[in-house]
Amino acid sequence: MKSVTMEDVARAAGVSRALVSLAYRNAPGVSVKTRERIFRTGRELNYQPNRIAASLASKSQTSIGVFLSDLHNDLFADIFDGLRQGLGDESRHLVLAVGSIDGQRDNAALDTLVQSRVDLIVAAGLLLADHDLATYTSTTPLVSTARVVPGADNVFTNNLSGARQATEHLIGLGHQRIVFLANPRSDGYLERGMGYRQAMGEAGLETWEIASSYARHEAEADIGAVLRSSHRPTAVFAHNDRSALGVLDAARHYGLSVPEDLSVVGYDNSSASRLPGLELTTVDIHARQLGELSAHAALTRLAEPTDALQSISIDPTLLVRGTSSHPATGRK
Amino acid sequence: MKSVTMEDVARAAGVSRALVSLAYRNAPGVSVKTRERIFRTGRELNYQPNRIAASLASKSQTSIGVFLSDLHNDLFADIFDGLRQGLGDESRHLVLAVGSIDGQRDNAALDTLVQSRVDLIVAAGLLLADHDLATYTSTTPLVSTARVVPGADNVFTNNLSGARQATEHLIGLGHQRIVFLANPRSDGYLERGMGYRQAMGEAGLETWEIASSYARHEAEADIGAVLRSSHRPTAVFAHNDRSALGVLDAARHYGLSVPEDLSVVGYDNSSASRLPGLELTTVDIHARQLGELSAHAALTRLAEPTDALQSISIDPTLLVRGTSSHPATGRK
DNA sequence: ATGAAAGCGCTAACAT
DNA sequence: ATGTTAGCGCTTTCAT
Repeated sequence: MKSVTMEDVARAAGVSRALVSLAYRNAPGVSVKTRERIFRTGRELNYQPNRIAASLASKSQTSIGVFLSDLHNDLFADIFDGLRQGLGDESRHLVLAVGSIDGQRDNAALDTLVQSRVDLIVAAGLLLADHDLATYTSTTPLVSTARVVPGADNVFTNNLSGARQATEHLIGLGHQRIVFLANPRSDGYLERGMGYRQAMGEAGLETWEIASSYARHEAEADIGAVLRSSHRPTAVFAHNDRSALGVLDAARHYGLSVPEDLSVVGYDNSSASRLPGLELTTVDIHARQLGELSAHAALTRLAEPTDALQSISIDPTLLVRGTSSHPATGRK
Repeated sequence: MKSVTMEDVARAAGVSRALVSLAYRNAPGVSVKTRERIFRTGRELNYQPNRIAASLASKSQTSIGVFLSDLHNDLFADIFDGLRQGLGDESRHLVLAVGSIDGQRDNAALDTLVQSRVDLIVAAGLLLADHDLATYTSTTPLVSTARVVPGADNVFTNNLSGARQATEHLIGLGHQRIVFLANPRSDGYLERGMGYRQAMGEAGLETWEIASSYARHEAEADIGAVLRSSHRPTAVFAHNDRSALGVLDAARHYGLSVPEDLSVVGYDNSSASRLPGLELTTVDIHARQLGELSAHAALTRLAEPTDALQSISIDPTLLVRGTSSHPATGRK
């Protein structure tokens, strides 16, 4: 499959390569007539410009690398949509790399981006430690979203506030034994736990944290252990919607009704929170907006490489839906 | 951000570029001592090989393009996982491109892959018409999965069989007014409807098809219209799990219990089918396996470019879960 | 408006 | 085992 080169088109159209190059980039300096002829022959030959060669020759300002942590969480699909939109759609070439739920692939994914010499990386949901990220930020400008990374432009929702809102909501409802089903401890994701602890502390309640992972079935197992005890919690605040689903699974397994016997609050407002007939009370991190703002941050950084790093934070919104109510009574 | 080149490493290590190149590709012909020295200085300089330059210089056998239709449907995340695994993980460079739920971006996405001169494209869930795909198959080898494309290697589940199984399941339960909530008509996705019609025909039942889209809320609206009528269907077979969710939404909206008043069957066995407390009866297309088989097909094609096109089909599995039962009585 | 020529950072064939 | 050299298909001055 020998592909058609710019040279082929140039020869067929009877012009130089330079003109074909200009034409295909919509650059000025090509007469209308010539431009048309070039496109016509290009189409006849089914010519597709070679991006590889193009980016080698032109040193940069052409591609943006996008890292998405986990395709199974459609939070990242929302962020991606916002990003695409904010970038003005067609414009730039996006080079994608995807990690995995446990963060094991983050390094490899970022490496491919660097090796593809993207001009900038927009990363959503990085799980790597701040320290491991330093190598990248020193090489390629990084815009991190949904996670704060030192040395990068950051776009995120205020997790401290979100966790406080969620916890205070449960406290306000009258709950006292409120478990926080925590995400794995890693740099940049500590604030949800902090918000929970602050709210509990201020209300004079004892904290009760259970470590868990990002996987639904592990959340189910982790919370299940305490749900069957007589002194079980009356409410669970899960670090994200997916693990909240695991909590709901466990509740069913032990015959507890939600929200009558157990209130459950999630986090993210991903599509997982909207089940037919059972809508999860959750905290909206405004994922799509995060994507859009990341796009703007990226564009700004590209335009002004030496500007000071910026940090854009937006406020989360508590969405009270069907899985939270007064303890015992079941009243909302 | 001037990046470190192979030349820099060569100079610093006191060798030629060729040796550095060989070393980084783990090619034979470099003494152990030299290789070590090269890597050491490479690490010191924080050198990352330039993939762009590498693939320009070496014509091919290095990268595989991956097209995913829609990040919001985690069916594609499953396929992607299987693909990665089947490809042997680290080995090849994957270039990703993502479409959109309505297929509008399919062309642009495929174009970027071609322009990145990938050696082969693995596409999951293409929505483009057969005709529009011809341009691509003539340029780059294509392995299509979850969709049959003429001129490509195909890996898919037998949709005719899956739809028959689903429909026969409902008929066997005693349903007569069974609606098929259809996907948008497009090449390569006609067999689910066919399977439904065959099964209905053989049972002497009248078909009742309602056109819909891939979006949950549209499915809700489309089916909602008939759910409030007195002569409403007793069962709905939705073309995929996401639209089945829309059907469940509509059922709730009109106060119908599932499965007592309405049986619902989905398709795909995506994570959307597993709600806490309400597990969708669905047809498992074995998405992950689809991905793995696509990987093998891709590797085979790359190894034997002139072999005849292959078509690999696997059998779907009906998963009877909680949303289907006898009509009216509610018995399973 | 158009063309000629020098790279971009690698790989690959050929020398040594 | 190691070095030299010629491209890969473009973009980008610089001429004309």
